[in-house]
Amino acid sequence: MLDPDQLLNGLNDAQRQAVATVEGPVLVLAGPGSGKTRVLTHRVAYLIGVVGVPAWHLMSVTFTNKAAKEMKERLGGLIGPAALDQLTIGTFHAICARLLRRETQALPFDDRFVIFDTDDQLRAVKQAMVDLNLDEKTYRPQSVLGAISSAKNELIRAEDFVAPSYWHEVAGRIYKRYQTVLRANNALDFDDLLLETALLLRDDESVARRYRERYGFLMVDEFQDTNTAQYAMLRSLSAAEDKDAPHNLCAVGDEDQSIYRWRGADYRNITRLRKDFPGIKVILLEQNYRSSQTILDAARAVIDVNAHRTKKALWSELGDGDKLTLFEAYDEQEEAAYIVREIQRRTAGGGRYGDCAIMYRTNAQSRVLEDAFVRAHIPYQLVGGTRFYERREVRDMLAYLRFVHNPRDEMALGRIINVPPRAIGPKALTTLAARAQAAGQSLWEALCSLAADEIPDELLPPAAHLDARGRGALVRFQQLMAEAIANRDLLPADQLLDQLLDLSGYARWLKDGTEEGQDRWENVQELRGLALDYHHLSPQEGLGAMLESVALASDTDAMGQGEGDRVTLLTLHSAKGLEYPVVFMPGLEERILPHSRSIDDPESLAEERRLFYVGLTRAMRKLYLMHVFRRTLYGSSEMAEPSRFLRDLPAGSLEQRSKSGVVTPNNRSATARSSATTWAPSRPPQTQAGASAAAAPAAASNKAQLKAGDRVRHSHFGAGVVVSSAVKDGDEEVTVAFVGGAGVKKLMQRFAKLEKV
DNA sequence: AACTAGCATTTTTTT
DNA sequence: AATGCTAGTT
Repeated sequence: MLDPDQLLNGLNDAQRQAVATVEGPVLVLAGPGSGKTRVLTHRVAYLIGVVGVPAWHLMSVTFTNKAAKEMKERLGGLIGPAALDQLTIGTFHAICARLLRRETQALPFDDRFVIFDTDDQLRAVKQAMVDLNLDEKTYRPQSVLGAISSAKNELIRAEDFVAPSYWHEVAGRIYKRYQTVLRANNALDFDDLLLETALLLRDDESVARRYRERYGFLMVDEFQDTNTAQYAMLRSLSAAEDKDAPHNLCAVGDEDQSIYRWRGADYRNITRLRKDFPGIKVILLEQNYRSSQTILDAARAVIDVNAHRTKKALWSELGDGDKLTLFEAYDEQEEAAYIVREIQRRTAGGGRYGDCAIMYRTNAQSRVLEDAFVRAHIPYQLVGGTRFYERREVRDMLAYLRFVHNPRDEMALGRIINVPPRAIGPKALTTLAARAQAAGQSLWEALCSLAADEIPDELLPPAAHLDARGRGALVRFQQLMAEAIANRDLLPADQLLDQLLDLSGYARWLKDGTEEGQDRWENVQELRGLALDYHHLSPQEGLGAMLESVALASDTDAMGQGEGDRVTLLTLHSAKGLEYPVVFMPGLEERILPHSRSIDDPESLAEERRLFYVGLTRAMRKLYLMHVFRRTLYGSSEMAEPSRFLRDLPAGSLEQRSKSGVVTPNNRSATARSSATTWAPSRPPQTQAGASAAAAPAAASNKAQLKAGDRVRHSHFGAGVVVSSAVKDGDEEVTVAFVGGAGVKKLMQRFAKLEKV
């Protein structure tokens, strides 16, 4: 038993209430940095240690493995390992997968089902479209998959799919066929895990009752990110309809941080929850333990523009702190250079690299930054980007393992049958499919009977006839896989992988002497290292366990915080839940944040605003907001307009910088001062009138002011020599070779502020 | 069947 | 700019 006072000590009133209100439903609206993880862990500890609820009655659901892991770690210290073992903590998908494997007797798949990732899903859609004889141009598999996925998230099965348009009618047909493909492969996709669980709990009262009785206490983190299926599942588990049931559901969330609408999340589930549980106790966590008041005020001003939400008044005891710095750079290189300079300045003054994070909208933005960091010898860590499990070689080897584990997995088969190239092309594949069809076999069975020479060609339709070459290639493949399958219960996963790498010729194929081949080989070895974690299990269980955990894992959690003192580069999406003393947000421009794809839909725009809000509230002490005058996007350089969100920042919280120093209200132009909003570009006054900067004065003298050989100075790059200059559309474009590390740069004289020396 | 050149596309990310 | 896919060539 724990001492309640000790447990609740150090929590504020609202937090304490959230922890100790254990009867009836609770909704905790937790602003950023308000200690929600703390509340969740302490609540679990309170239930177990103070109220005396057996640990196996508790379920705590998260969205990411990382969050689940963090919760386990923090709980370990509070309740001890024994209780921790009995708790159900995990992601929605992991919990659903486990539940479904236990309940397969009433379901159209067996407990060895595999989980299809996005790549497999796409293959399955394509397969379905081939079956239905549909053209991939008119119906893009990606879009069809999107439609299927949204339907599943809305709990709509293929047979219930209602088509509002002809396109959807076709999509509905593909959906049905797609499910057939999935079932034939004994596979579920990510969305199925949720849908099947939600529908099972909704429609099978006896199963639902069993789980309701077991899980008397539910806790959900990031509730604003739930979709309809997840919501339905929680609703069933907490018996919303049953007035006499205790429904001890505790949902923690923040509608202002809902940034996953595009994958089915619906923050209105928060409103729905309040309606479904009329007596729900709503607790607001408004005290922020992370950021300075200045940062919170700025964030609040930005988010308060969004309508239909519970306004929260975030406050902090950490004082006002520094103002936000708004910086306009000429282009993304200069933007990066500014970040480099600021980081160098801060570290020279005793700051740590690890205190700084750069948060951007799109992964593509990281490139320039990485470049600049490498040149400046600043250590950094990139989160996300091309992920480990998405690498071709890793997927290929996983497909080999998956196929060995479950020879019915034809998506895996499709992936590996001709990788490395072994003369099995589309022709041989269709013939094989025809043979399977004719004999009523799976592809693998057809391969086996081909190898055993069981069915003479004469008994099969002509489309299933094989020539000697095709037959030879297919039989060789069958033999190699048969050998691996024979060993699957004898060898642990890592040795099985070694064997496959060797037998399949994949190892030899990779090691082609190129640097890329070496890279890929190392990734395969890393995968092999992962397999070592399953040595304590029998080969059979080990392989299954490894494949499941890989299917449900991502590597953001594996990457961890990274070693050493480094700057972190990450997208705004992956920044959720994290905090850094110093945060840089580059690229605050129209078409980037808000993203061009979101600009004409108010709902998407509101979500972009929330994304900006998430970024702002990651910062503890210092925020740098930056935008450029000209940005290269998709290969072409265009004028960039500052993000509309910048206009909503309160005047008093900002400090503007130009390359030459701080811009105070006094030396700012009159137009900027008199405007209702506080944004004012730091470029020269004559261009402030509008984006039509090409009409600006420098064009007046239609000849270049600098010529080759002139010595110049640039505020960032230092001294240099003009290589060439020309007037283009009224802008003087100067190519300068800088002395030192900066190299040769093309600059617009007027904005780069080159000084002649 | 394997290789290659030209063409279109371009968010965010977890599971 | 870079990537991935299709269609055409070897």
